[in-house]
Amino acid sequence: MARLNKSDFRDSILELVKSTEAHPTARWVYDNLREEYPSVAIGTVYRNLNILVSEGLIKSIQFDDSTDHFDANTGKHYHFICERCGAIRDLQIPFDPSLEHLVEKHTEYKIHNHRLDFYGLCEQCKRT
Amino acid sequence: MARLNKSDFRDSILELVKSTEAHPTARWVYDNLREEYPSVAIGTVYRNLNILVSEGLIKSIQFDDSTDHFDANTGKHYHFICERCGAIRDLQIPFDPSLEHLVEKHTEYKIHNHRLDFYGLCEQCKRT
DNA sequence: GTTCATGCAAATCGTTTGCACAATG
DNA sequence: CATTGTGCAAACGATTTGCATGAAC
Repeated sequence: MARLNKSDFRDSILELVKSTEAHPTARWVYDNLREEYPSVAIGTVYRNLNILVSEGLIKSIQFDDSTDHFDANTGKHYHFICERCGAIRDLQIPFDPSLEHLVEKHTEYKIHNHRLDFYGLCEQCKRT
Repeated sequence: MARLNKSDFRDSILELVKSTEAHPTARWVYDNLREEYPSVAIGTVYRNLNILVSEGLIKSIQFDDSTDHFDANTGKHYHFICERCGAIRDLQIPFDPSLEHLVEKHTEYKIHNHRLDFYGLCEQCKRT
């Protein structure tokens, strides 16, 4: 079996993650990658995803489904999760650092970051 | 071995979770419960924790460590997570429903809830 | 021939579940 | 005797890891 060129392979994974805003899981990447690389092993997908994370090219995010999700949008932003269909969407409302100042005013903590997730129904699901 | 009275056992778990604000894991509950009930199985702890969750007496929360945490504070509140020691603390800053209105103004989503976590260093860890 | 990423399978970790049994009523 | 919660161990799903192999240089 021909060895896969290192950068080709990892680049394909990066392209895949970049191609969607659906915050895919390793399994989704694996399933899609198999169309191009039928012999790929899921362990290899995990390894390369973790390398991309450690290189800062993608981010790993955990939601409430005990499955890692990956996001090529590495900037600070908030998320919406549909409680019915499970869709995870980026939100365009501005990241608000003043929330961190508020916490620092009320506590002794040094705040570096925060995360804000909204739960509800997406356009489709709220109609049914 | 004498059968454990249903409410005694489950109540002990509830008491344990109520006794701390540290957002304990099932394993922590298990380890502490064994002092009083040395023969308890961890599966039983999980079963009872899940029953307490479904009864609305405690909440299950996932953070970034792929382990379920339980919280007897069932009211809406925000969390702080220390990036160094892993401590999870409740925050006293008010829950702000206007954040949900902001999202509804900018999107087509129907928002039911939100979650806000702050990351940084706790009083102890920020000194070292 | 050394390096390095792969496929594969086994291992690991947290959690859930099937089952036989003992206690309750 | 029907019900219910338990201990135990097996099962499970997501992720990681050890190892032999084959490609690249």
